[in-house]
Amino acid sequence: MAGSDVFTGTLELLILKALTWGPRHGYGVGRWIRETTGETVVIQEGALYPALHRLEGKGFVEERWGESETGRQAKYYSLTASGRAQFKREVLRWRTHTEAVARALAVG
Amino acid sequence: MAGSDVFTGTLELLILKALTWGPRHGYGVGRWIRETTGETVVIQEGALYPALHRLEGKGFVEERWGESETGRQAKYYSLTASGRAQFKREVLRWRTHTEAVARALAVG
DNA sequence: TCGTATACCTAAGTGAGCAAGGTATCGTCC
DNA sequence: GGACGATACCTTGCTCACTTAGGTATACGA
Repeated sequence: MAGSDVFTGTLELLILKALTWGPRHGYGVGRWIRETTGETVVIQEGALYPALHRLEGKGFVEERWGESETGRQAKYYSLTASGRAQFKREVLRWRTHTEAVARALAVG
Repeated sequence: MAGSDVFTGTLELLILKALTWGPRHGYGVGRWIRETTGETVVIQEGALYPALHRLEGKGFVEERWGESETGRQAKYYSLTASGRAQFKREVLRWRTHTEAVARALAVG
């Protein structure tokens, strides 16, 4: 199934969230998501990198080469102003949707 | 975007839920979802009917022709035992996932 | 030097949902 | 009588996020 790990559409939300507290490189974003969700959400690299490039294409993130904690070259992503706005929209959309589903599940 | 209305994978959960309190015809399932989510989740028919057929193919629902409230022929779907078990699994999966995302969003 | 973790990437395939059509019946309103 | 909206079912073609399954390269510890 498309979206067995992630409900499709959640990934970009999580990436944007991961970047709200400063730049991170792609690998770090993946690790952050895995760790903060307690291994519940594990992003495959084949989903992660295309998603980052998508977000960059839409102007929501910017990339810059830098040096990682381990002394390696890594591509750091940071939120743009437009990305911050998008993040807020996505959070709202997520909340609205999950609350609606929760209401439906609570019926009866 | 695929899943602008629904986060992919939520639809089957909602359909199964709609059937937990007795048989319903397809059109009624769509209406039930729209109404109980307060118009937030609106299922396109091009998503609804294929999803019902999918669920039937997996043995989670059974269909039977009957007469609707308006006196028309309609195809009634009801949960099978396997469908009830699947519903429980889907609810668990949904809760686990949404709680994990909520945790991530709450960071910081 | 061999494995593991880090760090990046892509191509091909899957499959759910979207867009946009179609058929038919029934009741209502003009 | 005829038009229209709601009910009730369906399909085909498209898009695109995610999966699967590869690939490259560096750093470090055993």
